[in-house]
Amino acid sequence: MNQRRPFQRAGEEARRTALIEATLDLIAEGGPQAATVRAIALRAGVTPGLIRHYFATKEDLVAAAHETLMTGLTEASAARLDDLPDDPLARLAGFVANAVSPPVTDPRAVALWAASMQLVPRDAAMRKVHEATYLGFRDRLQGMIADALTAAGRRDEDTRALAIAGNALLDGLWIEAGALPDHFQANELKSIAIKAFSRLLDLKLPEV
Amino acid sequence: MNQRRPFQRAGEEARRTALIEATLDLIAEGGPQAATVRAIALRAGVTPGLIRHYFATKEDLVAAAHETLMTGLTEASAARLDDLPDDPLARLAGFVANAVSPPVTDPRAVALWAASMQLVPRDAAMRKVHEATYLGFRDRLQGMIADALTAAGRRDEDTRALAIAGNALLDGLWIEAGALPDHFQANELKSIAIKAFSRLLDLKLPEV
DNA sequence: TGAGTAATTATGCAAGCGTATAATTACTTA
DNA sequence: TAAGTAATTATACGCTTGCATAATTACTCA
Repeated sequence: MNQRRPFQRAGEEARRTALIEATLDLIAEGGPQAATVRAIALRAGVTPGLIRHYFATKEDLVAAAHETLMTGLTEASAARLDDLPDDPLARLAGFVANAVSPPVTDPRAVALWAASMQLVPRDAAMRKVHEATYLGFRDRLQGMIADALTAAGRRDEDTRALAIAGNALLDGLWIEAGALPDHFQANELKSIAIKAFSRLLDLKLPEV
Repeated sequence: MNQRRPFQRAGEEARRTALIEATLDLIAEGGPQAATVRAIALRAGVTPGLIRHYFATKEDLVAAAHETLMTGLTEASAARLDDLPDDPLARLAGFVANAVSPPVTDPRAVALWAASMQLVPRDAAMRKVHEATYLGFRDRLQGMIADALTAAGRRDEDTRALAIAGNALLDGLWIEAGALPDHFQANELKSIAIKAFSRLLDLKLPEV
């Protein structure tokens, strides 16, 4: 007779986060269809039945995973701000360069983002999260743009329009960097982003 | 005995497009997992077996649907371009404006695009289509940028970098227009895109 | 230290999936 | 109008899926 598999008990929180992490890993690697209960359990080092013990349905687990992902992205983006220099121009340049360089550009992150984007049009909760994340990022960018322009003695610029455009530019570059990583040389996107922002704002941003 | 279901023959092209349209509708409404062979056949008014007759695998059908979607979007951006004057600046402005206006900007299209983006990193057929349509759009944009710069007597510009940046800008605006349609006033994105391109190229593009 | 219990594993099931293949039918054409 | 054929339907198979439930085991604490 086969031995019954030995196990150790783990706290509820540890098991929940392990299951959520396994779910995110699998979605990033193989898309939502790869995140089956059996695959998730295997990755998390448990057996499938345990999922039912912590999440009523698989849908609940996926929803919890999305929430974890989004709050994680927001916090990560906020944390990077503290490392940037104080000079407004250099600060903006650093922010722009970060946004299109590893580890921000990352196929895993892009894949997960695409998975959640797909839900945005038909899921109100996802739309709300997306809205908050998008506006949060854009507002930060707008603040830096305003500071940089002010430092250069420029007034009466439409910083909202510039932030929308700048945010779109970074989004587009970030996506293509993740989707077609082989199409761009190392640092090419960073250089393109800095030059594009320089022209967009009519300011000379320093290369980083 | 149940009657065997009566049917009419339709041309190969009609059936293929019907199946592709059904696939796109289902993915847009319920995500990729909603596009099962049975659901697709039902929506297209045929029985599941017929799919096999026109597409070797379901994967082939999905890839064909993706190609139809993306080339359709590119065509829509280029549409009515021929009506515009030959002036390179006006042509570029029209192209840019179209790319961020209905019907190109469309929540359904964005949802479909997000769904396909998930498949791109790991499905060779999807990646090929994505590369081709991405580069097709970008090359078109690059050609127009080059024409506009040449007409303005400008040389030695890095049109590749400008096209990458311009393409990213349009992509980003297009995505947000589809994901958060209520956040932008009518024509706001169009105006932002034109102004951003004017600065990016250091050319005065006419509002359309 | 031993009984109780919650965590975990193990097993099984019904439904849905993609796909292979056979049977039929609408249409073409000679 | 009859024969041939390509289009279409019908059926079935093997897998995988999410989930329910029973069996077992690690841990707790009186």
